[in-house]
Amino acid sequence: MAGGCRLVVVTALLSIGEFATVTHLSVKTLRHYHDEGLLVPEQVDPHSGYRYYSPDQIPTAQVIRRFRDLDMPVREIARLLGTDVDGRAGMITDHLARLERRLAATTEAVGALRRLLTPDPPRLEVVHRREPARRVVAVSEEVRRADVLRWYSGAMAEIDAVVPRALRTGPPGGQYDNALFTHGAGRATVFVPADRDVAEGRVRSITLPARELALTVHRGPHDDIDVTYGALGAHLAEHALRLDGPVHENYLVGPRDTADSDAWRTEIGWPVFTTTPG
Amino acid sequence: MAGGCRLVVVTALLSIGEFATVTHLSVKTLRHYHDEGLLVPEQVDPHSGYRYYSPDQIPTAQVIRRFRDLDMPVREIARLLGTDVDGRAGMITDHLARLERRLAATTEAVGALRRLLTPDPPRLEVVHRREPARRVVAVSEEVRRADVLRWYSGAMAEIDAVVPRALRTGPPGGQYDNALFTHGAGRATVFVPADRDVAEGRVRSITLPARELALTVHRGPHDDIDVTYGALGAHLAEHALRLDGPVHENYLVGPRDTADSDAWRTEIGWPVFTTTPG
DNA sequence: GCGGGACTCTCCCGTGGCGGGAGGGTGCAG
DNA sequence: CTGCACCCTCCCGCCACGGGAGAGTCCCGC
Repeated sequence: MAGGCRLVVVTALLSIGEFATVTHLSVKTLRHYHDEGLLVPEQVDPHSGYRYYSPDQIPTAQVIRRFRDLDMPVREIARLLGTDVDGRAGMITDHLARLERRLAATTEAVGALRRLLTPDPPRLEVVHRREPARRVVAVSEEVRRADVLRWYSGAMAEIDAVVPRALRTGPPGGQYDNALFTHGAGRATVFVPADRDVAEGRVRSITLPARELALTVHRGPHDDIDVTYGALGAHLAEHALRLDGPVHENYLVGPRDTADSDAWRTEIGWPVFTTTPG
Repeated sequence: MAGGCRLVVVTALLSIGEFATVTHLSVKTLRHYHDEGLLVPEQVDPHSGYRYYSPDQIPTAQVIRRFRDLDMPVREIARLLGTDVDGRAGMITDHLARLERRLAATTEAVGALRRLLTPDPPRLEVVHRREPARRVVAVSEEVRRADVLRWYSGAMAEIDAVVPRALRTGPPGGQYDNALFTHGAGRATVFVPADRDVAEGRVRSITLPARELALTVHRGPHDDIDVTYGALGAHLAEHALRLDGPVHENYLVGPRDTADSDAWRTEIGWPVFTTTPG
């Protein structure tokens, strides 16, 4: 506290290197944040282009660093800092929710990997069945693969609100365009079978056409469903059957029926070209 | 099970689209994995370039999908699949450990953010002190910023093994090149003060030169240390002091002394140009 | 045998958040 | 004034794909 400094300059500015040193953000990073408008230096020398930061910007830089540590995208942080305090809380909550979802996904992936690497489950049985045309209450939209799970929840909730359980003539189901898998986006349809004419919000009554299906039943959580898909696909390939149209799923036993994911049963039906007359 | 299929072809191959459909990997992804050598189609038509996959490759694709779900890099998966079973377990363990570290880092970041957004801690006190030259036992290397923490553990463990506690003349410390922060890589030195001549492995006795330091003490976990750095930096900027050389840290109370991270004390000293004679 | 539509191919560019490096200007101390 | 550390602006690379253009291929039905 004893004096001894040259001069007390009220608005001493820091060069980019000094600012990098005190904030622990690299020079490259600071220039990037300037380009992105996330952290604009208080002064920029119009002649040399040198950036000069105010000590007052240090706390902002620290907040930015914290959010980047949490993998929040730079543009989102910029929006965050440009929002009033009320909005911020919501954005932070949203981001933490995303992190939680990512964590859950990782945990699931670990479990799925462990199950995959443990001894093989029994071979699946495949049956062929002609599915007749059905009247269903459905939501159908173009979706992206990464969004399917959340989209499903929303759509099914909407259907639930419209069609009471008593009126249903079977378990819920879904149809998924092949393009969803081959191109990462395509049409998805979820439905419950019901003899009812409905048109509310996204919910519509439609008639699913009759199809020839190769069917099997997946047992257990949906994280492993691709294994059954693969086994079914291998079966079809070995029998030289060709796929024809979107895959069908019927949720015979699902999360709404029991919390025990090992008890879940999902019927997977793949339309195949009819190769035998009648 | 009743017949009716056209023909049973023993080695029916799948086009890339069919393979994408049954494995839930996109066509783009499959082509990428082919380019990277991760999943090479069983046959490639030399004329048309069409890729054809065997049903036997479906399980491999599923394993790959699982590892990608866990964010394992493509090249690492390729190495994994090219390694014998013994090596695999180790690689998987390593990767899971990485995931765990990432999770821990996220948890810490959430805590650090929360602390940063809660009411301000009391202003820090900065004192100036002339640090005399010191004889220390040290490890000094060029490191990258992201590796500093792990490098520190290893280096300090090596020092611990060489210098018994009884011989030490003070708490452990470290020096970190400014380039570590400005450029993400630079020289780091960790040491314990001790009057001893040592040269074992990476451990060497060296003499730290005398320096004029602006000092403050950081209280609490190291995740928040950048806040104190920022405050110290702001202090220096406001007093128009210029930085001179690598920053010093002295671990007065650290994780080896108590598990209560709130009790930790880290002295941070920044060399400044001597501005007063004597 | 000939459409035509669905499928597939190979580029090439874009993403996000920087790091590396080239080539050249600036600021400051001795 | 000279040297050197610092700073500038490009531009490219990373990683795991997605998007899209432009061209070739497959196969079914007629």
